[in-house]
Amino acid sequence: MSDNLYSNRSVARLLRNVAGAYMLQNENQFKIIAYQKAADTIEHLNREIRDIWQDGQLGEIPTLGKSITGYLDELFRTGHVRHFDEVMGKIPAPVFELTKVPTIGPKTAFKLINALHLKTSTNILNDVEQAAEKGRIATIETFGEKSQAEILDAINRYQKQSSQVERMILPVAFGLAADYIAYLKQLPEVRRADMLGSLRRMLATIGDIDILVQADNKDSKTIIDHFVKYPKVTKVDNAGGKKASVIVRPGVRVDLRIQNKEDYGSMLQYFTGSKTHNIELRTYALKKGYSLSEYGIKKVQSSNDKVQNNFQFSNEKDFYNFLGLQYIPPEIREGTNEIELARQNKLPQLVEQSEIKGDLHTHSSFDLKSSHDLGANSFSEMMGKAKSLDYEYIGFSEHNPKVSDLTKEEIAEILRRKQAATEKLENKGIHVFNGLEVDIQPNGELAVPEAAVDYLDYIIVSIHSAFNMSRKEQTARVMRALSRPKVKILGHPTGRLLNKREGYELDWPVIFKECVSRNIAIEINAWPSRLDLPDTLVRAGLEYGVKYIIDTDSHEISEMDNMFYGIAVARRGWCRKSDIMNTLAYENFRKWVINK
DNA sequence: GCCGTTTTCGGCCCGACTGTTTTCAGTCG
Repeated sequence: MSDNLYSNRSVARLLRNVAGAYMLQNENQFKIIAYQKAADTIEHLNREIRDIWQDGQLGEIPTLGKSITGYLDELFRTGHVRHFDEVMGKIPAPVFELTKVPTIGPKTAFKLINALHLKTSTNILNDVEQAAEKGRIATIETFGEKSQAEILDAINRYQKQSSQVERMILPVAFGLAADYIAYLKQLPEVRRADMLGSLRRMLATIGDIDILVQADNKDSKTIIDHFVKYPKVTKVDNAGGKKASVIVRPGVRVDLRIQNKEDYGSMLQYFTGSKTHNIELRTYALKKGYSLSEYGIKKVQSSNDKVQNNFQFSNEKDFYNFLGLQYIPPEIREGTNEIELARQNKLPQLVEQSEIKGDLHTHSSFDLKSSHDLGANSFSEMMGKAKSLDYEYIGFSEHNPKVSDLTKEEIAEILRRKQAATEKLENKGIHVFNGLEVDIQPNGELAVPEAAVDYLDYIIVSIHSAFNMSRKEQTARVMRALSRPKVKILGHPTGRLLNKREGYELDWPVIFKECVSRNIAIEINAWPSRLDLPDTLVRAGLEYGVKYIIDTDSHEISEMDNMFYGIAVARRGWCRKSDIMNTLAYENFRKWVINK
């Protein structure tokens, strides 16, 4: 997460501060909303806003009109926006610091700062915290004991959180939510339960967990009572008649909503989001004369906002169809162009896990004296697992032998032995490919001598060192590696580690074109903390005709189940079956791997 | 301040929950 002045997050924050300042000056509320919308858009962009500005494409972003575009131009050119400085200058600066705390908005912050005389505070969180501890907040008009306690709690949570700042990686959040849902389903009153929000859309990282339960209205209280008694709950934040919110170990917020069968589809659609998708969907619906909410669709009567005829939807498919749209899978509800394509009946049929026929990036325990870690299981154990997954083939791709410790002849000999060992494995109910994951050295050479390449069916090339080279150097490095014989897969292409390391930079159009012309597949690596190539780049590559292969990078047989998360990335990247090499049946797949 | 397949003017998504209220404001999603 870059926190520099021009990051999407920082720019979004700046616009939100302007909106807050306007709010306190009683500006036109729609002007305020316009700034908030612009902030939302920028926060959810797939590219850096500054890059878009550099390419002269700011004007193409919806919700950024003439004014805001002009201000951002000034920001990127000079580092300041005089108009923003003026607007925000009328408000005490600590207000903007305090509104970083969730549940404290501009008005609450402003009231607190005025009443406590903290307009010039340089450590506002501390000062407000102390005031709360002394009971001074409860005495302020419109505040009370409860809001005082809530403010104190919110500040504490924020401070704890901002020292961690991490979002959960998808598999962690998914597992946590699945466990919670299993617990909820112990109650017979729970007819059905679904994950919502970014989790249902399968984003690589997740903030909060949202769950929707289907039940009769009369059972809501029973379910909420059960929900808040989940053993991992450390705090109940609120529990109303239809929704509740708790914190579970280790500090994750889980929100529950309950809906009856008749409106379940509407609610599911609404809270799956994304927010951008929903805003665009509502705009689209309004043009057709309909108003959307989590309780269904209403016909808007003429222009005076009189509504009637509430249409209810028990499932999402009917909801979308009612609006004249194809059903839109959750993974692509990101407000790009899915609504327009759904209207034209042109959405792609996204790849599904059942269509996967093999896994080509797996690490067995065969000892190659390798540079990195070995796998934990034997060839036959991994073949057994592959068969249980209904695969037709599996590829073993251990790390290359350690170059610094071995002679070229020794390396060739090790690979010759591995080839001999894997050849014996054919006709055991599953086809085997004999591969290797080879380091791309900083100069672009492969860490395996040419004489040894003959013993391999295919090579995955990956970067495991020197992550900080410039984009130009890194691109040249990868291009060189792609030109080598038997290279069929570019492994975990950005090298990112979620929450730990940003990926290195490559000139993607150049890499995409090269892979297409060389018939090399780009990997979608399903390793939980990689999920690499990222979904937005996956979609970008499709424009160039890139073919992908979804691999698990497993070092242990249970990890082969992570294919599920690789599929999620591919679907978020709009991949069809035909875009994914390892959906090919064995004969065709073999032709692609072996015949370079 | 943004936006346009009824519009370049006149609209702009909608509802739940909480706390401090005696009918509502603030925040969130």
